[in-house]
Amino acid sequence: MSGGSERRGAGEGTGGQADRRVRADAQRNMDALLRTALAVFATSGVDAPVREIAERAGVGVGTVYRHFPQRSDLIAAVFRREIDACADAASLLAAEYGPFDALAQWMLRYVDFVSAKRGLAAALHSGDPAYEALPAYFDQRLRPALQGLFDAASAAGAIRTGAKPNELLRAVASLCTAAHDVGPDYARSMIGLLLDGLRYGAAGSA
Amino acid sequence: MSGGSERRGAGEGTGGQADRRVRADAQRNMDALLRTALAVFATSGVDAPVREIAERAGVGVGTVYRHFPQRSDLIAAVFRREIDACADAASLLAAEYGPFDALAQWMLRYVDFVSAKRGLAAALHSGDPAYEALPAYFDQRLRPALQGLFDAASAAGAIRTGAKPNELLRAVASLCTAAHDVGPDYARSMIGLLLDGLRYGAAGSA
DNA sequence: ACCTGAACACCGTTCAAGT
DNA sequence: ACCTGAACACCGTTCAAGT
Repeated sequence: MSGGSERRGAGEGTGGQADRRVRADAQRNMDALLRTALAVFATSGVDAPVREIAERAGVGVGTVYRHFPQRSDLIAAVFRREIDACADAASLLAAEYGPFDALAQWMLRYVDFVSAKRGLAAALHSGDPAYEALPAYFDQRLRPALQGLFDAASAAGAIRTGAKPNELLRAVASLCTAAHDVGPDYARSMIGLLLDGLRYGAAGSA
Repeated sequence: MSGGSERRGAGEGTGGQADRRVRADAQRNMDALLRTALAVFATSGVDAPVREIAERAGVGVGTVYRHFPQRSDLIAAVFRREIDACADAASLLAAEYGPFDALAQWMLRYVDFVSAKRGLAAALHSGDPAYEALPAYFDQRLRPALQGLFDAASAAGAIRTGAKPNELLRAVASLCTAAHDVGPDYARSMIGLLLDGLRYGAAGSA
């Protein structure tokens, strides 16, 4: 449910609470680094110099390379974090809103995610091995998230059943990339149509 | 019909045959540069160092930057050249083959073009102004080329009419990008299906 | 006119030295 | 254990000097 894959070595004999593997400052650096990188990538693009990110995060470049041996590893880590945040938003929204609204809100959240990550998406096709596992991770985290919202909404009778989450994710993603050429808000209005189409009472046959 | 837009200054009073604007060695350098760049991009990708291209072409880096103020200008020029070559192939094939076969051959030629230029296609979305005019040029040259083959084929009764060239170009392009993930030859076999669908006698309704 | 290549600025990455 | 930042290698781009 929470963020995800913190590395814990397997096979620990020394049980107990003094099990913290990373020093507090290291953890703090790591967090600052990822947060700063996200912000810098958003403003300057993914080609922003590592030095600039390190400086703004208040760490030395060496620290960046300690955590992320390659530039692309940092980019991939930021991307994973955003996937996590988007997936986690599903349960938060499900707790706050009714079944249909939670679904609708999450779709908008997903649109923001995809739109903001266009630069990264381009990097995905670069062949860099650092990005290899990302598509699978994307699926692994986002599909169940949407599936949960779907199940809740159709159990409540708010939408008709049978919609495939991964198809919808892909469709929205391609709408968003097309939207960049057309104009803003285009994607959002298309999502509105999609949601109306899912809703019970709409004339849906094909 | 031929390659394209060699720059000729407007307004020449000094008529005559001694009108050559570029020195012979400059022209030779230019050609070598574009040919070499094409080859280097194909093997090492579009991120290949300018120095390497200059060296292999037998010119100084300064010469590269004289012709192409930015790295991206060189890439764009290579791309334009390939568009020209692909467009020009249409009339060549039309002269050599019958109407339907010329169309079929050209589609394969176009598949090669799109497949080989995947790296460049990714660069197109980078926002670099050097690439701004390329999509329009793509359309301007390739659409008439395919339209000519279409017209000839449907005049000969070989295909049914009404197919939109630009739609077909886009469809094939997206097939090719998808093909990269699936495997080679996938695009070619899909093109085969498309052509069969165009052919008269096939059961086509939807 | 056009070409060359040393020189400059900048960026990814490493590693000896610190705490 | 983890951090720092000078140092190295490399790449885009410029420009004084050549022909």
